[in-house]
Amino acid sequence: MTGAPPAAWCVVGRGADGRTALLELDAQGARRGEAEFEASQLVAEVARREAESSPRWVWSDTATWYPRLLAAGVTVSRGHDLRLVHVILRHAQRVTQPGPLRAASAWDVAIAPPAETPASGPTLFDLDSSTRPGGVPHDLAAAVAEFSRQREALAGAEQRGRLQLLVAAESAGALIAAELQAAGIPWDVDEHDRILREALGPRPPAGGIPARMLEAAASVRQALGDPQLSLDSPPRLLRALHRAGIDVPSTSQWELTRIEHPAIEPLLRYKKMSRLLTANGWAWIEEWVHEGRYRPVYVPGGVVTGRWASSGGGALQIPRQLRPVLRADPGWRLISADVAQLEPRVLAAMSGDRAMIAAGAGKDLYSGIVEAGVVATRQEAKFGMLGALYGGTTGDSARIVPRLRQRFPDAMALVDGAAAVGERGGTVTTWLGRSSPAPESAWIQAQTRANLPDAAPGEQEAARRAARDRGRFTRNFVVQGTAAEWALSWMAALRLALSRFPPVDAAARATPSGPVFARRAHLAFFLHDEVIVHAPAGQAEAAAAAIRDAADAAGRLLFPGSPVDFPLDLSITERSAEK
DNA sequence: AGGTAGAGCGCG
DNA sequence: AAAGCGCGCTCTACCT
Repeated sequence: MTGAPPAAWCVVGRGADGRTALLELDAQGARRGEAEFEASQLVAEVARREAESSPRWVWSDTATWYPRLLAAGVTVSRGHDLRLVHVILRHAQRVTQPGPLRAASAWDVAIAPPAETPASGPTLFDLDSSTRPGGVPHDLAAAVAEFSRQREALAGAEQRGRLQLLVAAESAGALIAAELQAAGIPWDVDEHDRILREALGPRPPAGGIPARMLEAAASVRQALGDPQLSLDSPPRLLRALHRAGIDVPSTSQWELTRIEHPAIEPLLRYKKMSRLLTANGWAWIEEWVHEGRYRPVYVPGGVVTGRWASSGGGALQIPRQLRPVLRADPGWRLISADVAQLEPRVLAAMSGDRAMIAAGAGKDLYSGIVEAGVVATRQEAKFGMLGALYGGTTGDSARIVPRLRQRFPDAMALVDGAAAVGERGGTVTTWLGRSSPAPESAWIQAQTRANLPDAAPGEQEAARRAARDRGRFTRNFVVQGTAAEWALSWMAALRLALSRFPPVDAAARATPSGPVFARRAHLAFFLHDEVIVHAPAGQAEAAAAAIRDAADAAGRLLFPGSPVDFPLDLSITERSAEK
């Protein structure tokens, strides 16, 4: 073995006869070693190689392979998720020599299937169950072949360095998502129950309606003079409102709040309570919180822009009202951090717009826009910026965006250009290289038909509207997608830093989380531009510093030499605070 | 009975 | 106040 370079890559897959196989490659992709073993030996084989050389683990699908390792207490430092990378490379415009990669194949899975819970289902690599419905191939041979195609596609890509960063960040995200699920969010069920009782009244018998909701519903029915009315049916509710002389186009909150009528206050109260009960009530607790942890399923790459989605329990929609329910274990702390105005800052960095960079230098970008004399109030700056990023055409946006265009010409040219490309059916690409999907054939046909001489006015108008809709999507895609890349890079750097924190001794372990994450500071929550780290109290300050350092590192990694900074709002608490 | 579309509302 | 982007979830209405 002397002199031989260590394995740089280790591809894992299913072998023959239900066994598991792996193939070690060196940095040039040359084969260095192979092994095949019983599936039950996977954990030991991975742990040994990870300790020896920390290769980059290449596998079909992180959500299929990694939870089993985590459940056994094994983490890996680096990965390459063939499924996620395939999606990126197959659509990337910067991949100019795709070879066979762009042809339809078993790897072309449009939507990430939901992950299995490690605890559920049969044992380790029961072969049938390890193939997730609609999933990708898990055989070693298929993985090796796909990995080879991906390496070739990457080697010939434009802006290859950036695309490689994206591939690494996406794969790190897949590891993080599995680790977040394994760790779970420390969840104070008693506090949750207290908040529910305070808002709704005592818990009713199974399936019953809480007292405060019954009371509000009765007030609404009385005020509308309709004793049988069901408040849960928007069509019926709307008809009842109309009968009572309340002229609203829908039953949505913001329409109702403008109305003066005795039915409105209890109705809004009812809607609020109904939402809390059905989305995050006692049934939710029983389904999703076990042993003091909420373990959501994160879906990396679940959004076309590269943002994560979630599946099960609505992890990314936990109402602010329930934030106090996130509570650190005894002797531990929650370190919460979110980026101030991530998307505008990303836009400033991408475009190199000097005026916008200057406005954001320091702390609050929106205040900076006010101080630069562009608008009068912070609120105007915020709505104007959202209009610029989303393509707002009405109200304050229509008034303010032209001023932003004048003062921040480079930034606005970037998003306006992305919108123009989208409107004519083109593809846009994020900073690191994720490309937007091509328009659907129905969209293209509608545009084509609208251009024919005999097109009906209605067809033309519909086509123009569809074009503008797509323009708003591509306008936002470049910014939202690049912000997602920044956030992945942030988390990847943070994860690496936290993995070097010293484990705490057995007595100080957080309980009752799993065997790996009970021992040291770990990521506990992620929401687009926000992370929460769960750490022993004595390491909380160090964790906070790691979060800040990781944000700086992400900025330097994506935008080397750019003066744009990414300031954080950060707090160290025992209980997460409602904002 | 079972699948889907839309309304409505939570998050960024 | 939303608006203009991206989601997931629950409920009802409506379809096959």
